[in-house]
Amino acid sequence: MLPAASRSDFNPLVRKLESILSLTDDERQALLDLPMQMALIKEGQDIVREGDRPSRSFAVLSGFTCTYKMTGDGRRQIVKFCIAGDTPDIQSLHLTVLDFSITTLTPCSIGFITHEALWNLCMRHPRLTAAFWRETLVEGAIFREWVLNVGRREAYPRMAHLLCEMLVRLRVVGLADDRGCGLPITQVEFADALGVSTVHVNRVLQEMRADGLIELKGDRLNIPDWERLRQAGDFDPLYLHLRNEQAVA
Amino acid sequence: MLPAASRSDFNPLVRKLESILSLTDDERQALLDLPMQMALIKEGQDIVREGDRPSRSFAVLSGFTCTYKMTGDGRRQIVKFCIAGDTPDIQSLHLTVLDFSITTLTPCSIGFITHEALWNLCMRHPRLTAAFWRETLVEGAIFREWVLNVGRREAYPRMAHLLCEMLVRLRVVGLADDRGCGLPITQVEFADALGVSTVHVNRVLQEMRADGLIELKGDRLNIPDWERLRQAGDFDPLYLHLRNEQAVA
DNA sequence: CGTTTGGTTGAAATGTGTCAAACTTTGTGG
DNA sequence: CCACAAAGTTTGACACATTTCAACCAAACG
Repeated sequence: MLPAASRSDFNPLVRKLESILSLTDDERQALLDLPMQMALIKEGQDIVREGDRPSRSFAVLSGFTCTYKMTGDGRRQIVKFCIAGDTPDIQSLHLTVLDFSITTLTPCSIGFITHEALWNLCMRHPRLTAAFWRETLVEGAIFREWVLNVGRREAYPRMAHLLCEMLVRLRVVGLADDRGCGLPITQVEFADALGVSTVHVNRVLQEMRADGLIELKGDRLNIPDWERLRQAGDFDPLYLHLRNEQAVA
Repeated sequence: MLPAASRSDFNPLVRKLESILSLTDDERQALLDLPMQMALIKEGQDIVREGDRPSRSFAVLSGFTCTYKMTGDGRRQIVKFCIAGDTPDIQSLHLTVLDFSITTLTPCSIGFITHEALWNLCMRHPRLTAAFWRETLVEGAIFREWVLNVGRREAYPRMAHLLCEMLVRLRVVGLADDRGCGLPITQVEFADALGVSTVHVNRVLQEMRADGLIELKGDRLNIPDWERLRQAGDFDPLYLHLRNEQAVA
């Protein structure tokens, strides 16, 4: 038996890629052979910062991180929540300067991979190149949906939509059960992701609780009635570009 | 002399790619040899629609188009303005179902390219694959900035930011002069892009005119004082990932 | 157990939306 | 070239979602 770290079912990166295409043994092995420098990073630490010119990218192996940007006067906008299997700064392979920062929302286990190793991998395995490209395209699709969500939905459905998205994404990587999921996101962070004030997030969450749409306490989100939440959030998972098998909810 | 349509300096697609990497003669020729089906599309026509499964992508050769999404109750959010050289649905090469629609804002000249031809091109020219990938990554960076813009800036700076972005992007493809640029975007379309109401767009534009930040009449935008507009919009072109030579303003 | 972090509350201020009407410009056909 | 229609812009009054501020409370933590 291989050590747990390299067993493909325990490697979130491999798991993620397998969810979008069937890897050959060769490709799977190439992924597992990627030289990864592991790091445990505590909560509230920036992993990379806007303006950085990284020579390596990283995969989130466990924990929650988020990608964010700041306005000139210091307001924060979270543009993505990153979970196990995500490679949120893989774009630095092509774009030298980062236009965003990434920070940890919980203690995280991170695997750094040099751009050199990634280039080699992509050279030898065009299908993996395609898979990584595809990943970045899905990421782009999510950004588009966020523009829609923030631009055209009021706070209540906006929050509902975000919760739907998080549940589905967590389910895909096996981090949700039939009741709900762990969701270590504070109200301040929800506010920064939805483009509203913390106070308003609080009021909206209370309303949603009162309406029986969610049970949210501490790091745990339960969803008693998926269909009603889905409708409240006007949520259609099309934009996540899941493969059919990855049943929604 | 080659016919105008295949002269590289008149082919917006080639021009765009040359702006991000130096093409070899071989690569340039491969691009010019791409079988493109030309079409003239009048204003206000959808080129593709959410849910479509296209077997070809297209390049905008002239005119303005925009990518948009709709909420369930029929509100529109424009997520991108597409100009000459853009290939706004190239993602359909990897993601079978479209999660957005694209419509024309002006009469447009469009060049359709089959996915098959694009695949062949990418197979033979890995650097072009990389260039297209890079393009989609920059697109993603723009979406992120839009999330920030819509989420964390008020209507006035939000509009200023959008105008800055449009001017810079148009300049890169040679569609701006030192006074400003042509900008065939109506107030309704601004509203749908910024996530505000038409009425409010109107008021904000009047304010900006009164402040001497812009001259906007019909399809023409002049910017008397770039630096002030830049500041008003909290605009930093980093996220556009221009090459240094593409001087900003 | 005190301290910190995150959550909750109320009242007042405000940015933005809505509605409905009028106005202006642009394009088109007679 | 005018007349008309269509498209786009402007206006005012009012409604309302959301912000701000400031305080307080609860839970988590060392």
